[in-house]
Amino acid sequence: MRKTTGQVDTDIFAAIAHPVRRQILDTLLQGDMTVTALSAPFDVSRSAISQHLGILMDSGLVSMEKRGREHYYQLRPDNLNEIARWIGQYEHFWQQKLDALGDYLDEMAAQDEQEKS
Amino acid sequence: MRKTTGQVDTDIFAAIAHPVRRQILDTLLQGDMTVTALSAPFDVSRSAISQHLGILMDSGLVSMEKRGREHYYQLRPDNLNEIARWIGQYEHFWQQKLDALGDYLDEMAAQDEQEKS
DNA sequence: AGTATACGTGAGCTATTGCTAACGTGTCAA
DNA sequence: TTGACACGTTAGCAATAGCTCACGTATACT
Repeated sequence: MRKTTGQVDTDIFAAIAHPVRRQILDTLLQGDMTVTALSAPFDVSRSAISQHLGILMDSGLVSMEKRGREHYYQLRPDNLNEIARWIGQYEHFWQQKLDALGDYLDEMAAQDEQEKS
Repeated sequence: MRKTTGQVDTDIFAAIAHPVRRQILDTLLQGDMTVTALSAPFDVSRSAISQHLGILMDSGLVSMEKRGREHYYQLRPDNLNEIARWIGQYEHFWQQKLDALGDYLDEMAAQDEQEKS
């Protein structure tokens, strides 16, 4: 069942796990696009792309707007913040490691200095 | 087959797609840990955790060091930069949207000002 | 009206994923 | 040495993912 509320009901990490879905998102960076236009670069059927778009809709990463008989898909990247925040933890961790390395190197330099005297 | 070189041979996006694997990484933020210690909070078998750790190894997100009969797994988060860079595109896109909105609002304000005179 | 286009959806199939259970190997302890 | 422990690996199974094909529906064109 597809969502009727504004709520996201599929895991956003799983949504970006598939390379085709990531490439769809990358393409949408250039602007809104229809399904057939999006399907063109891929060697899978338009139906498959449509299903991928359904998953991206469920995860809230894209939205759709009907314009005549064409469905224009639009990037809605604010939900990627969840991933950015998750990764942020690790950048913090990485920074701590660098700081520790820096302290270590400083300490070694201080020891070298002391040995010289 | 598992890697023998330092090369990453599995998709890092797929590696972090599974909630259990993300929780393993989150746990490793607190420091190196053995397999049984990592398995404790989960309701799946130690074997399953071991297989998840294998995938995380393949993606280069963790490394392992044998200490006696215990295998200590260690966080190796530098590969997450690939994802951070990918997301960075969208933050840029989002910023552009905000700038455009700002310009639009400025324009509307200018029109208001003109109408008053 | 009839036809073509743009699209979603469902059935059905295959490949992959995630898991448990059972085993084998190396390490510590008595 | 014998047993317990920590772990990896494999087979085998169920569940899911991803795909194509066929269909139905809504819009546009003539």
